[in-house]
Amino acid sequence: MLELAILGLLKEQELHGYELKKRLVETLGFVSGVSFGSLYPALSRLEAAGAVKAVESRSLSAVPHTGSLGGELAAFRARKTVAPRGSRGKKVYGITERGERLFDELLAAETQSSDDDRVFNLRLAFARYLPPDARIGMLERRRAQLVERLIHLRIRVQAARDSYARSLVEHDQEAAEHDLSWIERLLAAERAGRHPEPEPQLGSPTGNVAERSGISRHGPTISGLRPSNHLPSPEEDINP
Amino acid sequence: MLELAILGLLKEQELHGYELKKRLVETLGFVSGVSFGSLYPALSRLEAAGAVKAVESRSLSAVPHTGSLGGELAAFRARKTVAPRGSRGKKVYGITERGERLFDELLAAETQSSDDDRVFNLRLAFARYLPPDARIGMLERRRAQLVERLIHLRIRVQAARDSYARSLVEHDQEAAEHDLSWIERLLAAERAGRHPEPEPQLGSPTGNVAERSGISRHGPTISGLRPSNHLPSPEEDINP
DNA sequence: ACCCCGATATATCGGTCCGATACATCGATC
DNA sequence: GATCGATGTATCGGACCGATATATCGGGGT
Repeated sequence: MLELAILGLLKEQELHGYELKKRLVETLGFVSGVSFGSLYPALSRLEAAGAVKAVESRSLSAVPHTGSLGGELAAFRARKTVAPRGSRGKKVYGITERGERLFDELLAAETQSSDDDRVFNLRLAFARYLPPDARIGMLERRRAQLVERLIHLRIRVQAARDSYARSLVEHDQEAAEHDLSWIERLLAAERAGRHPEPEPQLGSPTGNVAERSGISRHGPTISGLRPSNHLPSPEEDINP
Repeated sequence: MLELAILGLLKEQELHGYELKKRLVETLGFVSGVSFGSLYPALSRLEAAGAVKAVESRSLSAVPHTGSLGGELAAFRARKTVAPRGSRGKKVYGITERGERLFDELLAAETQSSDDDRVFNLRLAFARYLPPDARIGMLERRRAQLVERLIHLRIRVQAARDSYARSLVEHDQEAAEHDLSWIERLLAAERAGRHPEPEPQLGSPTGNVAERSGISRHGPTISGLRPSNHLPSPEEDINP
């Protein structure tokens, strides 16, 4: 799970551990940050597997996070301590060809894990790397998952003893219904061929888009499995 | 986390492992079930700490001799494997006085953990065991947490690259706003003294209550920290 | 000049939880 | 009467987390 996230970030640009952690929080959904106790071991695993490789680098100058490289020229400055620990200079990691393949593999895998929500969010964040049919498959799997959850919640609501438990289950139901209608909107958009290209859209150089990505409020379809499709309204502009 | 859930369930009735797992899914929120690989070790930990104690039981008929063995009669039947494993009879666990104290301690603790959502849901499910002021404290802590999450999401929406990431962040925002308004409804109810008693309400013997526990839809308040209270509208029926 | 502090940065340790697996009994169904 | 699925207890390796140790850097205060 962490591997997928790391590889996805390194796909776009070379990064060192500390920065990686920040991106995991900022650009991917990882609430409450990822622990170093899982990040560094994950990097070690990936390095051992040949999916990423490290390039010694210097802290100052270099890489103001444009695209591409920036590792080489920094290496000649860093001699300081011999080798093992500490020394100086951050370890900047880059993805390898092997890593790219591993990424595709992990992204396309149909896992049925415990924290499915996290994994789905992560996969969706990288959906641009998937072929359209795989995207639809992923969304349909998620949809089935949510339908199953709603069925489960229907049972749970029966067993709710006090009003706290009742309120909790009801809120979970509403959340699941909201999730479901969102997924169905995404599915409808996907099937209509309305999906973005990997690269930012041509026409606006900055590419900042503030419209609420095409779809608006809903009406939760609670009944079993009725694919509700809504027409998206063309976007309104929000950005000042 | 699991300890709290286990103790909370054992507080109401003695249970064995397998049944405990089912209850964790059915009555508490644990989606995708708890693994035995965490349940049994957790029970062992609790037993070692003296928080629960096991009573050997027989599935059919009754216990011949309460404590101790039961391995004897099984041993002559099942020469097969040597000894230690298997035997017969489920281990039924009950909570001890020490366990009750541990439960109160875990329930009242103000942890700031990774999976806060899970923990909060769990605590809310046991809120009836908390004194009113502790309940309000718990809800306020949760509220602050969600406000912080919304601020974070405000930043994340800026960094959203493609329309998938954008849709994801927007959906997370809506979910967080929905959560927040729910918490605020709970807080308002709590402060108004409108909270349930541990025992089911007198008046209806079966105690089934179909009303949606008093509060309904919302209007998400996005602005920083404005305590919004809304009047509930009576609700629609969903069950066919 | 000095020092201390917070941010940056890498790494490890113990513990919790998960997924897979193994083993064993029981009640049905065929 | 044999197989199959549900019930039931248990362990192992691996992933992740929280706390902690260590070190460097830039800046602010005195």
